[in-house]
Amino acid sequence: MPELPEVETIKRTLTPLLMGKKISQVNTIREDVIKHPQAKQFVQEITDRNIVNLSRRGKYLTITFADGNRLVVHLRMTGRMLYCSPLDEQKPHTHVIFGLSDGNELRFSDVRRFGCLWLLESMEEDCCTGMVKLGPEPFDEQFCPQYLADLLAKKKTTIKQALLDQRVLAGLGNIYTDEVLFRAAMHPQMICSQISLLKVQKIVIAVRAVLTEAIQHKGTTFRDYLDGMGEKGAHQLALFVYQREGELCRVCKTPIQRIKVAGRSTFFCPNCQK
DNA sequence: AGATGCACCTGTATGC
DNA sequence: TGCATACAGGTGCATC
Repeated sequence: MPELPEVETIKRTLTPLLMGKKISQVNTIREDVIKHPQAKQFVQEITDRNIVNLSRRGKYLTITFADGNRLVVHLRMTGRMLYCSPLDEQKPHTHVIFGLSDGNELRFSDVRRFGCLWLLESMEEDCCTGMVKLGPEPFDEQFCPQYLADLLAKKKTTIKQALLDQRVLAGLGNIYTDEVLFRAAMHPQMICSQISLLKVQKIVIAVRAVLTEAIQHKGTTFRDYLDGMGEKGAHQLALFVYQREGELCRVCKTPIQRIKVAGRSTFFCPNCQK
């Protein structure tokens, strides 16, 4: 579920609610979602720490404490980070509850349990989260046509696969990759090394445009995604291709097709995307 | 090094 | 209705 716009929205909704608050206690209902360190030490290191910052890198959410330690969260497909009252019903699949100094709670839940948490101590090198392997952020200057063109020139995979690769670019998942390729008017099975510089420029522009709009709409709620306050996103109403098989292209009225690319469902307009 | 397939989980939709 | 199967927004690992 959560790709860059969703994680960004969670960060934005949680930031005013968590900044300056202290974690007063941690209840690990399911310890196996904690990947590092061991659950007991995880709880010990977080309890009584003050939250000083929230940030996002790709699809990772990081909560930084005053002592420099960082809680890193990846929500994978169905994970949620919800700010709740202790009186709120504890939904099934709630795995970790962080008690806050304001009397409320931050709850990590995840139906499929692919999502996970790490705690990195202030001086500890990040060798376990996978964040170090991420490519540039889409809105960084580093993500420019020349960077992408050089990288794609060496690849023989499809463009869809390349854009899904977090080492190429951080933050795109299956929904936004399809939306980006529609906006760039490119067929998802186009081979990377055959893409012109002009087309690469279109991709860079499309990535930023699609993500900007999706963030403005507070993400896409197709099924499970909710922001930090439990609210759905609205971008599902603005999608051009994703999940629209058989429906008419918003631009040319051709029926949207669905194919498999790199093992993933892929939606595109056969007329607009050549 | 890079590509491919599968594993990790549970819920839901579909078809027989 | 009941059951089997396919599929779902993501990543990491073994294998070639």
